[in-house]
Amino acid sequence: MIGGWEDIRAEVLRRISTQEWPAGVLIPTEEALAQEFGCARATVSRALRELAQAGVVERRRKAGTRVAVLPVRRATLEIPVIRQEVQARGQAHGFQLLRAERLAPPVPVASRLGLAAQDPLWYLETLHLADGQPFVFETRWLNPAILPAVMPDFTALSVNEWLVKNVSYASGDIAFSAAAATAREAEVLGVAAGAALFITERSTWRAEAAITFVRLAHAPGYRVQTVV
Amino acid sequence: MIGGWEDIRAEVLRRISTQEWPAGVLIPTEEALAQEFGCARATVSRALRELAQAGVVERRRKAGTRVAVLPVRRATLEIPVIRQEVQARGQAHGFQLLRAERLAPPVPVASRLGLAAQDPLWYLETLHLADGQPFVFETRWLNPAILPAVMPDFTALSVNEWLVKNVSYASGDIAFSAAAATAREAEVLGVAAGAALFITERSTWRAEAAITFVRLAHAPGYRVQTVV
DNA sequence: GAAGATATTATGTCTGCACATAATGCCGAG
DNA sequence: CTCGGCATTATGTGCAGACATAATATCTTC
Repeated sequence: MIGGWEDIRAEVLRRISTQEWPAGVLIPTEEALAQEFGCARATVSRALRELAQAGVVERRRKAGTRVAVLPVRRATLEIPVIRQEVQARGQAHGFQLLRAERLAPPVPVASRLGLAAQDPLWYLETLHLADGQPFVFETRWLNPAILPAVMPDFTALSVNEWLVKNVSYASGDIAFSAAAATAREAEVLGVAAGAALFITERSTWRAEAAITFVRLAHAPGYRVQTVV
Repeated sequence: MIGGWEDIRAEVLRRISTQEWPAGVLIPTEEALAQEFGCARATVSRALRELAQAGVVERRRKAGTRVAVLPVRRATLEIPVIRQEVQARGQAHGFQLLRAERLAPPVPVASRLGLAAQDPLWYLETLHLADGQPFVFETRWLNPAILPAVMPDFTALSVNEWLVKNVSYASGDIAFSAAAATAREAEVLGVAAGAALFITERSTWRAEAAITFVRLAHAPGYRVQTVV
Protein backbone atom coordinates (compact mmCIF):
# COMPACT_ATOMS: atom_id res chain seq x y z
CA MET A 1 0.00 0.00 0.00
CA ILE A 2 1.33 3.42 -0.80
CA GLY A 3 0.57 6.44 1.30
CA GLY A 4 2.17 7.48 4.50
CA TRP A 5 4.77 10.19 4.61
CA GLU A 6 7.65 7.72 4.48
CA ASP A 7 6.46 6.35 1.16
CA ILE A 8 6.11 9.84 -0.20
CA ARG A 9 9.61 10.68 0.97
CA ALA A 10 10.90 7.55 -0.74
CA GLU A 11 9.08 8.32 -3.98
CA VAL A 12 10.37 11.90 -4.09
CA LEU A 13 13.88 10.66 -3.35
CA ARG A 14 13.54 8.13 -6.16
CA ARG A 15 12.52 10.81 -8.64
CA ILE A 16 15.49 12.88 -7.58
CA SER A 17 18.05 10.08 -7.72
CA THR A 18 16.82 8.95 -11.14
CA GLN A 19 17.20 12.54 -12.32
CA GLU A 20 13.52 12.64 -13.17
CA TRP A 21 13.80 15.80 -11.12
CA PRO A 22 17.38 16.93 -11.81
CA ALA A 23 19.50 18.97 -9.46
CA GLY A 24 18.48 22.58 -9.17
CA VAL A 25 14.95 22.38 -10.52
CA LEU A 26 11.78 23.28 -8.72
CA ILE A 27 9.62 20.34 -7.80
CA PRO A 28 5.81 20.60 -7.72
CA THR A 29 4.19 22.41 -4.83
CA GLU A 30 2.98 20.58 -1.75
CA GLU A 31 -0.56 21.07 -2.93
CA ALA A 32 0.13 19.54 -6.36
CA LEU A 33 1.93 16.57 -4.85
CA ALA A 34 -0.84 16.06 -2.31
CA GLN A 35 -3.30 15.90 -5.17
CA GLU A 36 -1.10 13.47 -7.12
CA PHE A 37 -0.58 11.16 -4.17
CA GLY A 38 -4.13 11.53 -2.96
CA CYS A 39 -3.27 12.72 0.51
CA ALA A 40 -3.38 15.85 2.62
CA ARG A 41 -0.90 18.66 2.17
CA ALA A 42 0.37 18.09 5.71
CA THR A 43 1.54 14.61 4.74
CA VAL A 44 3.53 15.84 1.76
CA SER A 45 4.87 18.62 3.93
CA ARG A 46 6.17 16.15 6.47
CA ALA A 47 7.94 14.15 3.78
CA LEU A 48 9.55 17.20 2.21
CA ARG A 49 10.57 18.59 5.58
CA GLU A 50 12.52 15.42 6.32
CA LEU A 51 14.23 15.57 2.94
CA ALA A 52 15.14 19.18 3.61
CA GLN A 53 16.65 18.23 6.98
CA ALA A 54 18.73 15.60 5.22
CA GLY A 55 19.98 18.23 2.79
CA VAL A 56 18.36 16.65 -0.28
CA VAL A 57 16.08 19.56 -1.12
CA GLU A 58 16.04 23.24 -0.24
CA ARG A 59 12.82 24.96 0.65
CA ARG A 60 11.95 28.62 0.79
CA ARG A 61 8.64 30.30 1.33
CA LYS A 62 7.07 31.47 -1.82
CA ALA A 63 10.06 30.29 -3.86
CA GLY A 64 9.09 26.63 -3.50
CA THR A 65 11.12 23.45 -3.10
CA ARG A 66 14.09 22.70 -5.30
CA VAL A 67 16.49 19.81 -5.55
CA ALA A 68 19.76 20.74 -3.85
CA VAL A 69 22.46 21.58 -6.39
CA LEU A 70 25.53 20.50 -4.49
CA PRO A 71 24.05 18.17 -1.96
CA VAL A 72 25.76 18.71 1.36
CA ARG A 73 25.01 15.38 2.95
CA ARG A 74 24.33 15.38 6.65
CA ALA A 75 25.40 12.47 8.76
CA THR A 76 24.48 12.11 12.41
CA LEU A 77 27.15 11.01 14.83
CA GLU A 78 26.38 9.44 18.16
CA ILE A 79 28.49 10.72 21.02
CA PRO A 80 28.24 8.22 23.84
CA VAL A 81 29.69 8.31 27.30
CA ILE A 82 33.12 6.67 27.27
CA ARG A 83 32.10 3.85 29.57
CA GLN A 84 29.24 2.97 27.24
CA GLU A 85 31.53 3.12 24.25
CA VAL A 86 33.96 0.67 25.78
CA GLN A 87 31.23 -1.67 26.94
CA ALA A 88 29.60 -1.59 23.51
CA ARG A 89 32.83 -3.14 22.21
CA GLY A 90 32.35 -5.94 24.68
CA GLN A 91 35.21 -4.79 26.87
CA ALA A 92 35.43 -3.92 30.53
CA HIS A 93 35.72 -0.22 31.32
CA GLY A 94 38.05 1.14 33.93
CA PHE A 95 39.72 4.47 34.54
CA GLN A 96 42.40 6.15 36.61
CA LEU A 97 42.35 9.74 37.79
CA LEU A 98 45.94 10.75 37.16
CA ARG A 99 45.89 14.40 38.18
CA ALA A 100 43.44 16.83 39.74
CA GLU A 101 44.60 20.31 40.53
CA ARG A 102 43.66 23.95 40.18
CA LEU A 103 45.58 25.76 37.49
CA ALA A 104 45.27 28.86 35.39
CA PRO A 105 44.35 27.60 31.93
CA PRO A 106 46.55 28.24 28.90
CA VAL A 107 45.29 31.05 26.69
CA PRO A 108 43.73 28.94 23.93
CA VAL A 109 41.66 27.01 26.44
CA ALA A 110 40.58 30.14 28.29
CA SER A 111 39.58 31.92 25.12
CA ARG A 112 37.70 28.94 23.82
CA LEU A 113 35.69 28.90 27.03
CA GLY A 114 35.38 32.67 27.09
CA LEU A 115 37.04 33.01 30.48
CA ALA A 116 39.88 35.21 31.67
CA ALA A 117 43.18 33.35 31.58
CA GLN A 118 44.01 34.09 35.19
CA ASP A 119 40.88 32.42 36.59
CA PRO A 120 42.11 29.11 37.96
CA LEU A 121 40.17 26.10 36.73
CA TRP A 122 40.21 22.48 37.71
CA TYR A 123 42.59 20.52 35.55
CA LEU A 124 41.90 16.80 35.48
CA GLU A 125 43.73 14.02 33.73
CA THR A 126 41.91 10.71 33.39
CA LEU A 127 43.03 7.58 31.61
CA HIS A 128 40.19 5.34 30.45
CA LEU A 129 40.91 1.64 30.05
CA ALA A 130 39.31 -1.05 27.95
CA ASP A 131 40.03 -4.51 29.32
CA GLY A 132 42.90 -2.93 31.23
CA GLN A 133 44.51 -1.45 28.12
CA PRO A 134 44.73 2.31 27.57
CA PHE A 135 41.73 3.40 25.54
CA VAL A 136 41.61 7.17 25.71
CA PHE A 137 43.52 9.83 27.62
CA GLU A 138 41.22 12.61 28.78
CA THR A 139 42.58 16.02 29.75
CA ARG A 140 39.88 18.31 31.01
CA TRP A 141 39.52 21.90 32.18
CA LEU A 142 36.54 22.33 34.41
CA ASN A 143 34.92 25.54 35.57
CA PRO A 144 34.79 25.29 39.38
CA ALA A 145 31.69 27.50 39.42
CA ILE A 146 29.53 24.65 38.23
CA LEU A 147 30.73 22.22 40.88
CA PRO A 148 28.85 21.67 44.14
CA ALA A 149 30.36 22.84 47.45
CA VAL A 150 31.87 19.46 48.13
CA MET A 151 34.03 18.20 45.31
CA PRO A 152 32.65 14.94 43.91
CA ASP A 153 34.92 11.93 44.22
CA PHE A 154 36.23 11.61 40.70
CA THR A 155 38.21 8.54 41.56
CA ALA A 156 34.94 6.65 42.00
CA LEU A 157 32.89 8.09 39.15
CA SER A 158 34.64 9.42 36.08
CA VAL A 159 34.38 13.15 35.46
CA ASN A 160 32.94 12.29 32.09
CA GLU A 161 30.04 10.45 33.59
CA TRP A 162 29.55 12.83 36.50
CA LEU A 163 29.12 15.68 34.07
CA VAL A 164 26.67 13.79 31.89
CA LYS A 165 24.55 12.95 34.88
CA ASN A 166 24.72 16.27 36.69
CA VAL A 167 25.17 18.94 34.07
CA SER A 168 23.33 17.23 31.29
CA TYR A 169 21.93 18.70 28.13
CA ALA A 170 24.22 21.59 27.77
CA SER A 171 25.16 22.91 24.35
CA GLY A 172 28.62 22.83 22.94
CA ASP A 173 30.78 22.02 20.01
CA ILE A 174 32.92 19.09 18.98
CA ALA A 175 35.93 18.93 16.74
CA PHE A 176 37.84 15.93 15.44
CA SER A 177 41.42 16.03 14.27
CA ALA A 178 44.61 14.04 14.12
CA ALA A 179 47.79 14.88 16.00
CA ALA A 180 51.13 13.38 16.82
CA ALA A 181 51.26 12.08 20.38
CA THR A 182 52.90 14.49 22.83
CA ALA A 183 55.46 13.10 25.24
CA ARG A 184 52.87 12.96 28.00
CA GLU A 185 50.25 11.32 25.78
CA ALA A 186 52.75 8.77 24.52
CA GLU A 187 53.76 7.91 28.07
CA VAL A 188 50.21 7.55 29.37
CA LEU A 189 48.84 5.65 26.38
CA GLY A 190 51.93 3.50 26.04
CA VAL A 191 52.69 4.41 22.43
CA ALA A 192 55.70 5.88 20.73
CA ALA A 193 56.08 9.65 20.90
CA GLY A 194 54.83 11.14 17.66
CA ALA A 195 52.36 8.31 16.95
CA ALA A 196 49.26 9.41 15.04
CA LEU A 197 46.40 9.87 17.49
CA PHE A 198 42.76 10.61 16.88
CA ILE A 199 41.80 13.68 18.88
CA THR A 200 38.34 14.74 19.98
CA GLU A 201 37.99 18.20 21.48
CA ARG A 202 34.80 19.38 23.03
CA SER A 203 33.72 22.50 24.81
CA THR A 204 30.46 22.83 26.66
CA TRP A 205 28.33 25.66 27.89
CA ARG A 206 25.11 26.01 29.74
CA ALA A 207 23.31 29.28 29.24
CA GLU A 208 26.41 31.34 28.43
CA ALA A 209 28.37 29.86 31.32
CA ALA A 210 31.36 27.80 30.29
CA ILE A 211 31.34 24.37 31.84
CA THR A 212 34.26 22.40 30.50
CA PHE A 213 36.79 21.90 27.77
CA VAL A 214 38.02 18.39 27.19
CA ARG A 215 40.59 16.85 24.89
CA LEU A 216 40.41 13.13 24.25
CA ALA A 217 43.50 11.48 22.80
CA HIS A 218 42.40 8.06 21.57
CA ALA A 219 44.64 5.03 21.45
CA PRO A 220 45.73 4.02 17.94
CA GLY A 221 43.10 2.17 15.93
CA TYR A 222 40.22 4.28 17.13
CA ARG A 223 37.56 5.08 14.52
CA VAL A 224 34.36 7.04 14.58
CA GLN A 225 31.88 5.67 12.17
CA THR A 226 28.39 6.44 10.92
CA VAL A 227 26.00 5.77 8.09
CA VAL A 228 24.63 8.36 5.73
CA MET B 1 5.29 35.42 23.21
CA ILE B 2 5.24 31.77 24.19
CA GLY B 3 3.58 29.11 22.11
CA GLY B 4 4.97 27.47 19.04
CA TRP B 5 6.66 24.12 19.08
CA GLU B 6 10.13 25.58 19.42
CA ASP B 7 9.23 27.32 22.65
CA ILE B 8 7.73 24.13 23.98
CA ARG B 9 10.87 22.22 23.04
CA ALA B 10 12.96 24.82 24.85
CA GLU B 11 10.80 24.68 27.95
CA VAL B 12 10.90 20.90 28.12
CA LEU B 13 14.66 20.97 27.61
CA ARG B 14 14.93 23.51 30.42
CA ARG B 15 13.00 21.31 32.81
CA ILE B 16 15.23 18.41 31.94
CA SER B 17 18.51 20.28 32.27
CA THR B 18 17.49 21.78 35.61
CA GLN B 19 16.65 18.25 36.76
CA GLU B 20 13.09 19.32 37.37
CA TRP B 21 12.53 16.19 35.32
CA PRO B 22 15.52 14.04 36.24
CA ALA B 23 17.05 11.41 34.00
CA GLY B 24 15.00 8.29 33.61
CA VAL B 25 11.63 9.58 34.75
CA LEU B 26 8.45 9.69 32.73
CA ILE B 27 7.37 13.13 31.72
CA PRO B 28 3.68 14.08 31.41
CA THR B 29 1.75 12.83 28.42
CA GLU B 30 1.35 14.91 25.30
CA GLU B 31 -2.23 15.56 26.28
CA ALA B 32 -1.29 16.81 29.73
CA LEU B 33 1.42 19.08 28.34
CA ALA B 34 -0.90 20.38 25.65
CA GLN B 35 -3.35 21.34 28.36
CA GLU B 36 -0.64 22.98 30.46
CA PHE B 37 0.75 25.00 27.56
CA GLY B 38 -2.68 25.72 26.14
CA CYS B 39 -2.02 24.29 22.70
CA ALA B 40 -2.97 21.31 20.58
CA ARG B 41 -1.49 17.89 21.17
CA ALA B 42 0.10 17.97 17.71
CA THR B 43 2.21 20.94 18.76
CA VAL B 44 3.56 19.21 21.85
CA SER B 45 4.08 16.12 19.74
CA ARG B 46 6.24 18.02 17.28
CA ALA B 47 8.40 19.41 20.08
CA LEU B 48 8.88 16.04 21.74
CA ARG B 49 9.60 14.36 18.43
CA GLU B 50 12.49 16.75 17.83
CA LEU B 51 13.87 16.12 21.30
CA ALA B 52 13.65 12.39 20.67
CA GLN B 53 15.56 12.79 17.43
CA ALA B 54 18.25 14.66 19.33
CA GLY B 55 18.48 11.81 21.83
CA VAL B 56 17.25 13.84 24.79
CA VAL B 57 14.15 11.78 25.46
CA GLU B 58 13.04 8.30 24.53
CA ARG B 59 9.50 7.66 23.43
CA ARG B 60 7.56 4.44 23.17
CA ARG B 61 3.92 3.90 22.42
CA LYS B 62 1.86 3.30 25.48
CA ALA B 63 4.96 3.49 27.68
CA GLY B 64 5.20 7.26 27.33
CA THR B 65 8.11 9.65 27.10
CA ARG B 66 11.03 9.47 29.48
CA VAL B 67 14.19 11.48 29.92
CA ALA B 68 17.10 9.54 28.44
CA VAL B 69 19.20 7.92 31.17
CA LEU B 70 22.62 7.98 29.55
CA PRO B 71 22.12 10.67 26.97
CA VAL B 72 23.79 9.59 23.74
CA ARG B 73 24.06 12.97 22.15
CA ARG B 74 23.64 13.13 18.42
CA ALA B 75 25.59 15.63 16.43
CA THR B 76 25.03 16.19 12.74
CA LEU B 77 28.03 16.53 10.49
CA GLU B 78 27.90 18.22 7.15
CA ILE B 79 29.77 16.38 4.43
CA PRO B 80 30.39 18.86 1.63
CA VAL B 81 31.98 18.38 -1.73
CA ILE B 82 35.71 19.06 -1.44
CA ARG B 83 35.63 22.03 -3.77
CA GLN B 84 32.95 23.64 -1.61
CA GLU B 85 34.91 22.90 1.51
CA VAL B 86 37.99 24.64 0.17
CA GLN B 87 36.05 27.60 -1.13
CA ALA B 88 34.22 27.96 2.18
CA ARG B 89 37.66 28.62 3.74
CA GLY B 90 38.09 31.44 1.28
CA GLN B 91 40.69 29.58 -0.74
CA ALA B 92 40.91 28.64 -4.39
CA HIS B 93 40.27 25.02 -5.21
CA GLY B 94 42.33 23.07 -7.68
CA PHE B 95 43.13 19.43 -8.23
CA GLN B 96 45.41 17.10 -10.12
CA LEU B 97 44.48 13.64 -11.33
CA LEU B 98 47.65 11.71 -10.50
CA ARG B 99 46.71 8.21 -11.56
CA ALA B 100 43.80 6.49 -13.29
CA GLU B 101 44.05 2.80 -14.08
CA ARG B 102 42.17 -0.44 -13.84
CA LEU B 103 43.35 -2.69 -11.05
CA ALA B 104 42.11 -5.60 -9.04
CA PRO B 105 41.34 -4.13 -5.62
CA PRO B 106 43.07 -5.34 -2.46
CA VAL B 107 40.99 -7.69 -0.38
CA PRO B 108 39.86 -5.22 2.32
CA VAL B 109 38.54 -2.82 -0.30
CA ALA B 110 36.79 -5.57 -2.29
CA SER B 111 35.15 -7.03 0.80
CA ARG B 112 34.04 -3.65 2.03
CA LEU B 113 32.33 -3.07 -1.30
CA GLY B 114 31.01 -6.62 -1.44
CA LEU B 115 32.78 -7.42 -4.72
CA ALA B 116 34.97 -10.31 -5.75
CA ALA B 117 38.65 -9.39 -5.43
CA GLN B 118 39.46 -10.34 -9.02
CA ASP B 119 36.99 -7.87 -10.58
CA PRO B 120 39.16 -5.02 -11.81
CA LEU B 121 38.02 -1.60 -10.66
CA TRP B 122 39.07 1.88 -11.57
CA TYR B 123 41.73 3.16 -9.23
CA LEU B 124 42.05 6.93 -9.15
CA GLU B 125 44.44 9.16 -7.26
CA THR B 126 43.52 12.82 -6.99
CA LEU B 127 45.29 15.56 -5.10
CA HIS B 128 43.08 18.47 -4.11
CA LEU B 129 44.71 21.85 -3.63
CA ALA B 130 43.74 24.89 -1.58
CA ASP B 131 45.43 28.03 -2.86
CA GLY B 132 47.90 25.75 -4.59
CA GLN B 133 48.85 23.92 -1.40
CA PRO B 134 48.04 20.23 -0.91
CA PHE B 135 44.73 19.97 0.91
CA VAL B 136 43.65 16.36 0.68
CA PHE B 137 44.92 13.29 -1.11
CA GLU B 138 42.07 11.20 -2.48
CA THR B 139 42.54 7.54 -3.38
CA ARG B 140 39.43 6.02 -4.85
CA TRP B 141 38.21 2.64 -6.07
CA LEU B 142 35.36 3.01 -8.51
CA ASN B 143 33.02 0.33 -9.81
CA PRO B 144 33.20 0.60 -13.63
CA ALA B 145 29.64 -0.73 -13.92
CA ILE B 146 28.23 2.61 -12.81
CA LEU B 147 30.21 4.64 -15.35
CA PRO B 148 28.75 5.67 -18.70
CA ALA B 149 30.10 4.11 -21.92
CA VAL B 150 32.47 6.98 -22.46
CA MET B 151 34.71 7.61 -19.48
CA PRO B 152 34.16 11.14 -18.15
CA ASP B 153 37.15 13.46 -18.27
CA PHE B 154 38.28 13.41 -14.67
CA THR B 155 41.06 15.86 -15.36
CA ALA B 156 38.44 18.53 -16.00
CA LEU B 157 35.88 17.71 -13.30
CA SER B 158 37.03 15.96 -10.14
CA VAL B 159 35.75 12.43 -9.57
CA ASN B 160 34.38 13.64 -6.30
CA GLU B 161 32.19 16.19 -7.95
CA TRP B 162 31.26 14.01 -10.93
CA LEU B 163 29.91 11.39 -8.57
CA VAL B 164 27.93 13.85 -6.53
CA LYS B 165 26.30 15.21 -9.65
CA ASN B 166 25.70 11.97 -11.49
CA VAL B 167 25.24 9.28 -8.87
CA SER B 168 23.73 11.43 -6.20
CA TYR B 169 21.78 10.43 -3.16
CA ALA B 170 23.23 7.02 -2.68
CA SER B 171 23.59 5.53 0.77
CA GLY B 172 26.85 4.69 2.39
CA ASP B 173 28.97 4.92 5.48
CA ILE B 174 31.73 7.18 6.68
CA ALA B 175 34.53 6.55 9.11
CA PHE B 176 37.08 8.95 10.57
CA SER B 177 40.41 7.93 11.97
CA ALA B 178 44.00 9.03 12.37
CA ALA B 179 46.95 7.38 10.69
CA ALA B 180 50.63 7.94 10.12
CA ALA B 181 51.32 9.15 6.58
CA THR B 182 52.42 6.39 4.23
CA ALA B 183 55.42 7.03 2.01
CA ARG B 184 53.14 7.84 -0.92
CA GLU B 185 50.89 10.11 1.15
CA ALA B 186 53.88 11.92 2.58
CA GLU B 187 55.31 12.46 -0.89
CA VAL B 188 52.08 13.72 -2.40
CA LEU B 189 51.07 15.93 0.51
CA GLY B 190 54.58 17.19 1.07
CA VAL B 191 54.84 16.16 4.71
CA ALA B 192 57.24 13.96 6.62
CA ALA B 193 56.63 10.23 6.41
CA GLY B 194 54.82 9.13 9.54
CA ALA B 195 53.15 12.51 10.11
CA ALA B 196 49.74 12.28 11.79
CA LEU B 197 47.04 12.57 9.16
CA PHE B 198 43.29 12.80 9.51
CA ILE B 199 41.69 10.06 7.43
CA THR B 200 38.16 9.94 6.09
CA GLU B 201 37.02 6.67 4.54
CA ARG B 202 33.73 6.36 2.78
CA SER B 203 31.97 3.63 0.89
CA THR B 204 28.87 4.19 -1.17
CA TRP B 205 26.14 2.00 -2.60
CA ARG B 206 23.04 2.51 -4.65
CA ALA B 207 20.42 -0.16 -4.33
CA GLU B 208 22.81 -2.96 -3.33
CA ALA B 209 25.28 -2.07 -6.08
CA ALA B 210 28.64 -0.88 -4.82
CA ILE B 211 29.65 2.44 -6.31
CA THR B 212 32.89 3.56 -4.77
CA PHE B 213 35.26 3.38 -1.86
CA VAL B 214 37.34 6.45 -1.15
CA ARG B 215 40.07 7.28 1.32
CA LEU B 216 40.85 10.92 1.99
CA ALA B 217 44.15 11.72 3.66
CA HIS B 218 43.93 15.31 4.84
CA ALA B 219 46.85 17.65 5.15
CA PRO B 220 47.94 18.37 8.75
CA GLY B 221 45.77 20.86 10.58
CA TYR B 222 42.52 19.57 9.17
CA ARG B 223 39.60 19.51 11.57
CA VAL B 224 36.02 18.46 11.27
CA GLN B 225 33.81 20.46 13.52
CA THR B 226 30.18 20.65 14.53
CA VAL B 227 27.88 21.96 17.21
CA VAL B 228 25.72 19.86 19.46
C1' DG C 1 13.24 53.59 -16.43
C1' DA C 2 14.10 53.27 -11.42
C1' DA C 3 12.17 53.04 -6.77
C1' DG C 4 8.76 51.98 -3.71
C1' DA C 5 4.15 50.16 -2.49
C1' DT C 6 1.08 46.18 -3.09
C1' DA C 7 -0.74 41.72 -4.46
C1' DT C 8 0.33 37.00 -4.86
C1' DT C 9 1.94 32.58 -3.59
C1' DA C 10 4.35 28.51 -1.45
C1' DT C 11 5.86 27.14 2.69
C1' DG C 12 5.47 27.12 8.01
C1' DT C 13 2.68 26.43 11.78
C1' DC C 14 -1.43 25.55 14.42
C1' DT C 15 -5.99 23.45 15.67
C1' DG C 16 -9.25 19.71 16.49
C1' DC C 17 -10.48 15.60 15.28
C1' DA C 18 -9.97 10.66 14.01
C1' DC C 19 -8.06 6.22 13.73
C1' DA C 20 -3.80 3.06 13.75
C1' DT C 21 -0.27 0.86 16.43
C1' DA C 22 2.35 -1.03 19.95
C1' DA C 23 3.12 -1.88 24.62
C1' DT C 24 1.50 -2.55 29.11
C1' DG C 25 -0.92 -4.74 32.49
C1' DC C 26 -4.99 -6.85 34.00
C1' DC C 27 -7.98 -10.88 34.02
C1' DG C 28 -9.49 -15.30 33.52
C1' DA C 29 -8.79 -20.15 32.09
C1' DG C 30 -6.26 -24.05 32.98
C1' DC D 1 0.60 -19.93 39.80
C1' DT D 2 1.43 -19.61 34.99
C1' DC D 3 0.09 -18.66 30.44
C1' DG D 4 -2.46 -16.53 26.88
C1' DG D 5 -5.79 -13.26 25.41
C1' DC D 6 -7.96 -8.73 25.83
C1' DA D 7 -8.78 -4.05 27.26
C1' DT D 8 -6.31 0.12 27.99
C1' DT D 9 -3.44 3.84 26.81
C1' DA D 10 0.26 6.97 24.95
C1' DT D 11 2.30 7.75 20.92
C1' DG D 12 2.23 7.79 15.60
C1' DT D 13 0.02 9.21 11.66
C1' DG D 14 -3.48 11.29 8.94
C1' DC D 15 -7.06 14.89 7.36
C1' DA D 16 -9.22 19.36 6.49
C1' DG D 17 -9.13 23.91 7.32
C1' DA D 18 -7.08 28.26 8.85
C1' DC D 19 -3.86 31.91 9.41
C1' DA D 20 1.17 33.59 9.50
C1' DT D 21 5.34 34.57 7.08
C1' DA D 22 8.53 35.50 3.70
C1' DA D 23 9.80 36.18 -0.72
C1' DT D 24 8.66 37.02 -5.36
C1' DA D 25 6.19 39.40 -8.98
C1' DT D 26 3.48 43.19 -10.43
C1' DC D 27 1.83 47.63 -10.46
C1' DT D 28 2.15 52.55 -9.49
C1' DT D 29 4.39 56.82 -9.18
C1' DC D 30 7.82 60.00 -10.11
